[in-house]
Amino acid sequence: MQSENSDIMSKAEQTRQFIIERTAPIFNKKGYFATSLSDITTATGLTKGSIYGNFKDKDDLAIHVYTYQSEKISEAVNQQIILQKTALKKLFAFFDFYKENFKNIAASGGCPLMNAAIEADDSLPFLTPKVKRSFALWKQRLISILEEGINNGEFKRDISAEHFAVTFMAMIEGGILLSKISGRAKDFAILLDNMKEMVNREIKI
Amino acid sequence: MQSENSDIMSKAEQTRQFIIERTAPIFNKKGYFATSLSDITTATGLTKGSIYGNFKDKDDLAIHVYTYQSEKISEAVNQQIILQKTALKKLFAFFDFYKENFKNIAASGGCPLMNAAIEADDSLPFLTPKVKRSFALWKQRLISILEEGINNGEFKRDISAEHFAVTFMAMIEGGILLSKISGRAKDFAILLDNMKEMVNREIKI
DNA sequence: TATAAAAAATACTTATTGGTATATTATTAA
DNA sequence: TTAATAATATACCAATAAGTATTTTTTATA
Repeated sequence: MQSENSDIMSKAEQTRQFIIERTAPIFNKKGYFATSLSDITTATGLTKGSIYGNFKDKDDLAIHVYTYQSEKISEAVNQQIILQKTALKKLFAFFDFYKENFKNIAASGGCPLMNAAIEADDSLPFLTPKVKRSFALWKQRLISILEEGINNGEFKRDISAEHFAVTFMAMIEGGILLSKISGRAKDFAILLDNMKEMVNREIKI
Repeated sequence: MQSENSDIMSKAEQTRQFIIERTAPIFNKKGYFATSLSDITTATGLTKGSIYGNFKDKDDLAIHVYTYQSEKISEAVNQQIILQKTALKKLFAFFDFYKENFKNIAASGGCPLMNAAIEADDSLPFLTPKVKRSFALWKQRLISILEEGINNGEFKRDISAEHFAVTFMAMIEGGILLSKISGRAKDFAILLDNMKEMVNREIKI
């Protein structure tokens, strides 16, 4: 993230970053399609000329906004996981990240990966590969943790790292979806509890 | 569903139903916002005058399309469940419905409930209550089956019907999401297998 | 600090949007 | 079969969309 190193950023880079950060929540809440250029100028206080001076077109901005959002989450999760020594603790740090950040995520329009996946899939082809990659990276990260746990004897040998990874991802995304639409944080908590139980069942005692 | 009883439908009712059925896949694929009136006239072969003669405005059509889609799924699932005698078989019929219809759902733009939930939540307030209700009804239906199973001794007494219902729903929706973006039907199959395992674990032998 | 270069603002264009008033055609019931 | 009615088509509107050419302002550097 370059936003904190404003010293070494040129004015242009600062403005680019500023536009991305200001429009990210709008894109995430309204969707890429429903977000208009005038939404963008209003949110930034800049004019169309300035926006188009910094980004080729709306699609170009949308790609940068998506990248910014997905990297932001990914880095925040990693930061929590990296602190932990065992695979089990890493997995729980992953769950806890969502537990602590759920309200925030819901308030800023939900999971950007899910939102983009839904919208990109059929009508934003330029975004689809990016979104696909985000999910693939997420899955790989989970698989690595699970395999680490299997190899060093924390988890039972017969579990499938891939199956667990896919299942956890689905439970997280599905949980966010349900919880957002019901307005009950408890729904997401139910999913987190369930995931923890699943992990506990696979631990070697 | 009235579309089969074209005899007892007036011309107007037939046209209304025709418009709804033709535009449903477009709304589901592109989203309500990205679907334009010209998409609608192209898909139906009708003119704007005819569309607006049958629906107050685009929102009104969107509501009817959503209702049509959610009822269609709901009725199709119910039809499978109702054939089964035991709670366990009902639950498996529910899973099997998604197993058999997954390709179809993915091809026609994904789960309409999920799509509408994402888009409605922040920018289509007129749809939100409808979507909320769909999920609430779905949850209640699952809870009823689970409670039936608990009460007649099929399932262990200590399980929470609500927790299972919410978890299954999240797994279904999350599974559809992941599977659609990865392009791998297997991802959804992983979720279904996992759900069946969860149920099997709660059976009284 | 003056000047070249870069960034931002202004003013504009064209296309498309949702929607409507009116004319035309098709349907229905007497 | 015809007259009243309902459904559809035509032709239009104002608003807004994304995007651009040009001018003005700001930034960086020599």
